[in-house]
Amino acid sequence: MVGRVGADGGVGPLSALLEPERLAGPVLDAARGLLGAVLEVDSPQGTVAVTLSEVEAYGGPVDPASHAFRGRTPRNAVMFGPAGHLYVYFVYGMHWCCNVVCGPDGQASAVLLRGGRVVDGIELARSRRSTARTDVDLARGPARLATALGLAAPANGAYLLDPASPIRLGVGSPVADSAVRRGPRVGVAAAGELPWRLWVADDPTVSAYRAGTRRRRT
DNA sequence: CCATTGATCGTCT
DNA sequence: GACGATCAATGGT
Repeated sequence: MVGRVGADGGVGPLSALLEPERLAGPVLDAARGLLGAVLEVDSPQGTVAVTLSEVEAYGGPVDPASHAFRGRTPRNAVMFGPAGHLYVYFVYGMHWCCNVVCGPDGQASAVLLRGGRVVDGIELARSRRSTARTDVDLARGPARLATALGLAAPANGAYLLDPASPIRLGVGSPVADSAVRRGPRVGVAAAGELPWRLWVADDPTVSAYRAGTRRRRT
């Protein structure tokens, strides 16, 4: 059941958007609740925090684009665990991407964190993202967001819902339903028609859309 | 602004 | 052995 996302008045109290039981529910509802949330990461060099402006839902056995679609492997094991943990994976031989694990324990789903605005530790974020031309580019795109926050393999599996955790989620600035937009996921070929990408309208930290590439013919 | 392309390697078939 | 939930550089309009 997926209905309530983006429907006017349908999301319930804003304070409940990031409750653990919400993350454990339908993945699109969890994704909706993550918009406007703050992800804050401590490191020896300092703390960087990002307000999330763009996310994508990936849901278990019904979603052919999900890393968990073909069952559990060493890489996607965290997705099969309880909600509220970080799933970090390596792509294209050089980039890291971060997800928040959602859904009930044993039913793998996750929300990819695709974009956000750096709201704390901006100097540290700039030093990690030296090629960024402007501050809105610091965490605009999933691999950029991971880099700005200093997240890579060691962060895989981290628990996010404890305020004392070095990697933690906070409620941040909840986004009104009227500002939520939906569309197809970026760069996804399988199930490309599913509008499981959610973003904040008119936010410059939302990444550019790119259609999924179909397999080229031989 | 837009389109194209090389980089680079873990993961799964 | 092929491909990917990407990025940055390049070159054109």
